[in-house]
Amino acid sequence: MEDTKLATALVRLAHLVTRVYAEVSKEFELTPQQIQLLCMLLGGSTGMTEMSRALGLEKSSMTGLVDRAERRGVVVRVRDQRDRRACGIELTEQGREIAHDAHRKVTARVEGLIGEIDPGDRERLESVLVGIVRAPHVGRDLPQVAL
Amino acid sequence: MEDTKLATALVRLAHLVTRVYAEVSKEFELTPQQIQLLCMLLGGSTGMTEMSRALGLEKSSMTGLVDRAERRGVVVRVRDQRDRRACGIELTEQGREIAHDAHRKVTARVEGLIGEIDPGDRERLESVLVGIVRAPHVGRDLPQVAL
DNA sequence: TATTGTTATACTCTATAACTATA
DNA sequence: TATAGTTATAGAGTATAACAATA
Repeated sequence: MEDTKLATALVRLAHLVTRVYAEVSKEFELTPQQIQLLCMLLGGSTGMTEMSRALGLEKSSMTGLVDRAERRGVVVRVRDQRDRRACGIELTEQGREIAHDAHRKVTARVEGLIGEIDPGDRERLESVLVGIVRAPHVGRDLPQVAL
Repeated sequence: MEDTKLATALVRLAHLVTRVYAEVSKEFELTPQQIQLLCMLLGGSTGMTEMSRALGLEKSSMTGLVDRAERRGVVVRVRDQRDRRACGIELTEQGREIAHDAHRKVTARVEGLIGEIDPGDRERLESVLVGIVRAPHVGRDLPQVAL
């Protein structure tokens, strides 16, 4: 019988973080997916195909997501002049602001969840978690700044 | 400027866990929400109102969720004889099996993500996470066994 | 032919508002 | 009146399959 307490705690944590993420998104009157999109674009503009790969979605799902984000004025499609099939998705000024604010709010609230811990423990945990998230078999498709 | 690296790592880890959850759900040809519903019911049957509170959904959303789960044969509505407005939601035999299997798979894969880490680190991580998840201001509405 | 992106369609999830039936 | 749950409706997210335009 192997130990699963840590795994269970992580799953619950994931549910919590998801709620935090959802709450913050709602404050901006956007969906969690749209906020994730914006945060990812903080890492630089990309095309539809690359974004769908990074987010683990079908291209057709990206089309709808970007459609709605564009309608809300937080991103724009910019036609690529060299490859006229492609387009780059870029943050509008408002989109960039929201992305930064949302990023700050989410991390601040998650920090609030963590609360007071020993500075030494904090450093250890940090390096352990970063190790997990960065493991090659794990982070392959994870966007840099998708929060 | 406060430190947010730990929070960021936790958020990314949460995204990873969410993906694991989604992958496992797909293997059972159910949605993550349906799997969560089943796992929660492992803690005992309840009515629609209590479930919607526990999952943070509107009652009307629960109706649809339970409708679809019932159609798939993993839960059943059982009319309450004492209060004929109410009904209890119960796992079918198949539903219970899936709930157990999914729970096992998710925790196993999350364990896999964690991989080999120093036993001391593991304990520290565990105690920090359990502290977060159990904090009174946090876990209020979290179901016992919602995984 | 291969790739980029869109359209058409269908299903799931979710919320709000109005409703039914029972307490 | 208050509570348990449903129905009606609308919008968002997602996938699959078929398609258009460009490379």
